[in-house]
Amino acid sequence: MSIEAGGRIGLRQRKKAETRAMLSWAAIRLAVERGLDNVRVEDIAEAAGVSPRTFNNYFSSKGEAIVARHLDRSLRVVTELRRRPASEPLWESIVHAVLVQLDPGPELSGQPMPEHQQWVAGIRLMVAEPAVQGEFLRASALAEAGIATAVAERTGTDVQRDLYPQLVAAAVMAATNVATQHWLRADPPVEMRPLLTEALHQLAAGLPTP
Amino acid sequence: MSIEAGGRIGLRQRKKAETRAMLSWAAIRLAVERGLDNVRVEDIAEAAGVSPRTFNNYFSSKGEAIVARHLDRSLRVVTELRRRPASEPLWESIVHAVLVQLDPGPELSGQPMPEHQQWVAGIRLMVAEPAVQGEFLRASALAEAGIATAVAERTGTDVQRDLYPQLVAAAVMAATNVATQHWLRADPPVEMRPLLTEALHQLAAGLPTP
DNA sequence: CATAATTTTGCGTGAACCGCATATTTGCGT
DNA sequence: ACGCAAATATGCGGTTCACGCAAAATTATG
Repeated sequence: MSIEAGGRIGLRQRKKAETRAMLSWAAIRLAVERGLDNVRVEDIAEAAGVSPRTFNNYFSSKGEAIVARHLDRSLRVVTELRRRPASEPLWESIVHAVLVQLDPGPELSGQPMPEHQQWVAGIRLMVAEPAVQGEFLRASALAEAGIATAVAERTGTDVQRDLYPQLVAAAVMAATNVATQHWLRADPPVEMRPLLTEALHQLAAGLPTP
Repeated sequence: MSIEAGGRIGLRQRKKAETRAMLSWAAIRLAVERGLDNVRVEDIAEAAGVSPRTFNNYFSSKGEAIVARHLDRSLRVVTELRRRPASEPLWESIVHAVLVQLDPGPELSGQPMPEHQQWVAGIRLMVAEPAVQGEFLRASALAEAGIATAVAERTGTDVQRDLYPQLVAAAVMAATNVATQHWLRADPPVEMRPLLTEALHQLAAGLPTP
């Protein structure tokens, strides 16, 4: 076991992230297929090949499991924002960071269509089912806090004292959520990217009366 | 029973609203006093003088009960917004509607200090305890939807098709939440009103880099 | 290879949530 | 004022959760 395979650190960490993803994905898939109430924790655990007790070691509720994937994606915005050069105008960095998140993550490059459809159905579930909605919004709030910190570092403001960084973060999440809602509702379907850019620009422009 | 006391319609509706308020208030008070996990549904029901089963007729979870008061207050913003004259500039109406919500509601004009303190502690609880956070954010989302509809009616836009009304609504809630967070955190304490006005103005102005 | 650290698992407990049937209360017409 | 219909409150029972705890299994380290 001395010769390392791939990961710089721990096979442990990797396995943990894997089962976490497995569980979240299983939760989404099953909930989409048969409806949230017809899925027991036991089912999710079984589908992920793990004991029911272990499920609760990773997530403290079904909702948390379902939202986990969304949370991970939302948090990528923060790391992406930190990656942008400090010389770049702030709002430009934000737009970039948010749009990158639209690209399919490294987890989902294989089967394009069927999995993508289920992911969309999953999002729809998250905003529809009351039991999941709360967790969904909590995930957004967590990402928002991260964005606020990043913005504060970047602009030399103070998250504790100044309104500015949190307002920016809140505005970003607001734009994201509004765009998502419209995208889910649109019939015929529309592209997410222009919707999101439009929403961000409108907020940055200060919402002039149309 | 022919001589009516006060309410135009139904004593039934009144009693219902009363027990609802009783339950919510009891839930907040108990949770603040002994911590959320040390409060059973049974305790809340008893404190409100109803059966445990009845609690679940009103709320489907402890969190929902705790947040109910906050929800009612948030929804008042919508009705207040509708009350403003259509001739008034939109953003001005919004600022008014939001600020009115800061005045103590009709439910809380008696004991000023001790109850107010507990209300503050209640809000702090709502944003701190994970189990309540979700419900808290859901309440905000519900109010946000109401605001969006009102804004759409007012500006002749379409909630389904246009981004504008939802963006405005989301911005309003964003400002409210950010202001609330800072207000809760501020030491020494600060006035809520100027904080909120400032947040709303910054968002309306389009978040220029400071 | 042995030992320590971390993770998984099984079991038991208390509580939550809800469907259903029943009792109680309220509104309304006469 | 009285009785009937509708709405609401209650009691009971069943299912599922969520989690603490201790033992087994897995992984890292020297």
